[in-house]
Amino acid sequence: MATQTAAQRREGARAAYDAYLAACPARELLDTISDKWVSLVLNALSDGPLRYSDLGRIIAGVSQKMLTQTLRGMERDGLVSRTVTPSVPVRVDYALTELGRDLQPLMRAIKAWAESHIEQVHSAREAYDTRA
Amino acid sequence: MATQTAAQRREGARAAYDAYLAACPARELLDTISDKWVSLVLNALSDGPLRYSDLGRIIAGVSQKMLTQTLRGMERDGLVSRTVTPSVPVRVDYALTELGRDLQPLMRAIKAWAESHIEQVHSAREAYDTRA
DNA sequence: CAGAATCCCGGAAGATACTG
DNA sequence: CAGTATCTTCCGGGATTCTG
Repeated sequence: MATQTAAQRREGARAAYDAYLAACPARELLDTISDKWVSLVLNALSDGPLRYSDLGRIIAGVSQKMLTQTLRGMERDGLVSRTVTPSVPVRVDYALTELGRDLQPLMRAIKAWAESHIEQVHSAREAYDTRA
Repeated sequence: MATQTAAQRREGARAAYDAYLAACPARELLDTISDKWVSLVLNALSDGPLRYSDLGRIIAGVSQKMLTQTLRGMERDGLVSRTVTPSVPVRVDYALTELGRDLQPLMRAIKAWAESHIEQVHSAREAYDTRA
């Protein structure tokens, strides 16, 4: 009998690949910026700092949980800064860091590509869906 | 009593926002290229056409289901072409379309940004994790 | 060889309620 | 005001099995 089943071999390959991918910078970046809330926060803060509640209002559909979770993650990655003003009631401001601002040209490039090619994608989809 | 609860209002806002986002080209693009398997297929095909089984071997950890599903989606979006050669057994080749090749410079830009800034992200994380 | 169909599980995200 | 804590639901993705 085989020392390994096909499933076992694939499992091992998958584990190795996952490890490889986790260490891939491009993957890390894509995982970050493709997050719906991350990109929205990035955009909301592009005009200047905002308070927690302002962000919640501007990004209309977000739940408190996701907003907090998103901001924590972005703070951890060094994309935003969090400033607490210990007044009563408390006031917390969020702002883009230099790294966060560095990211903006790339986001604009992505947006530009999307806008200039979206028509091709849409017509390709239509062709695909109507054929057959 | 209020005509709407807070939850109902948020629900409406979320629905409207989702609709808005679904129509956002940048979001569509990000949702596409941030897919793990999409980016791997894009990369695998950059050197030329490959057969289904070759893709499965090169992208070591992928399951048949995900490979097929990914390729179908990319074909629908006009990123790859699918060519069936009705021999026995069947042979199917996948290749990048012009649109798919157009995407490569952007992918390289993302990769470049990631590689030149990943250190900052990692040290930011370390600082965040080690501080209290 | 290149898929299609089916079952199933873990984890992500929302709703709700509570707090310093 | 700015969160935290908990519960629950939903579905993306893997394993498995079958076929033209």
